[in-house]
Amino acid sequence: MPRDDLPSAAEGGIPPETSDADRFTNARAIRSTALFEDYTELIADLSEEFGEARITDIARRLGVTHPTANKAVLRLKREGLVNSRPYRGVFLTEAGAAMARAVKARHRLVVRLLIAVGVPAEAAEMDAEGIEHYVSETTLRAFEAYLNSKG
Amino acid sequence: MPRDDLPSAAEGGIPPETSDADRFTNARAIRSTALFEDYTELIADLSEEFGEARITDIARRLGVTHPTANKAVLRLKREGLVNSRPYRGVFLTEAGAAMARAVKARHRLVVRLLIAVGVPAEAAEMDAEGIEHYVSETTLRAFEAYLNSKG
DNA sequence: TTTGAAATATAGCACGTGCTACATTCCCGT
DNA sequence: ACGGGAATGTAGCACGTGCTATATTTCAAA
Repeated sequence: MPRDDLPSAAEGGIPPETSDADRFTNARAIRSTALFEDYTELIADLSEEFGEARITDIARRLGVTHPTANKAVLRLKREGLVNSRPYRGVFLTEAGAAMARAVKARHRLVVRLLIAVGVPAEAAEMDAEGIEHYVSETTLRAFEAYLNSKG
Repeated sequence: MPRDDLPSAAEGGIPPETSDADRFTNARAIRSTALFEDYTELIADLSEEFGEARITDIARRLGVTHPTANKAVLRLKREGLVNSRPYRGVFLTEAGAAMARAVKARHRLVVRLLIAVGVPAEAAEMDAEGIEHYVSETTLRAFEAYLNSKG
């Protein structure tokens, strides 16, 4: 039983479980950007509706308290996704607007795909809110192709 | 899903954007259980392969350090999903095993669905790792029906 | 039986993401 | 012009989830 330098499990396990770790690491990375995506999309919506995004409105739509929304906006600001001045509204930067556009397009596509395979509209909307963040470019293009092929 | 009426935010409207908040609140709740699901599924796999799940193996497969895995296991224990004694392996309780079975079944179904709509197998595996946690029972049944209808 | 390397546990740091409580600022109605 | 309620900001707590560094325990080879 030749022992390679792969220190696998209790006994002489073998496997290249590197890929497993990669998948989980990928999922964790996405989890940390999901919040940014939700905020930029929402700020874009509010800006379109009211001309600006107020902290209170952001908080209410997300179902969190204002301090939570405020802290998140500070982080968005640090990341260069929004501009804001104290006691004023929040506005997307170019980078933020670009993210919002991509997120919105992806969201719509995911909902359409779910409905196309028979998911009820309400469940599709609900589930898409979480699913969308994890849909890669490759998968997105596959969704597009599938939807196009259905006339 | 058509929006009801316009939330007059800056004004004193009492708009029903409750549904938005509900979706986000739902997504946040799921996010907090996703880690438990990943761990129980992995512990089930390792138990099957080696007869027990060791902290080191859990950590390596998830791509985290041992202390991180150890802390997580303590939380799983507190939630009644696993049993463990210091310096010994980790074992699923009945509740944990049930969760693992459900998670595994759901994972397979999501991957099959993605592949069925044309997503390359590799991307399907990668994306499913994140997507699966957000797929509701309703959507799951729709996936099943869709796959069955394809012969 | 002893011992040293690997496995496991623990301490402590950083930061995210939620909260409540309280301070400050804005702005509308009087 | 100004007073008060709503909006916004800030402080501080809790806990999750990652890390590094350091103890402790286990187990198998010497």
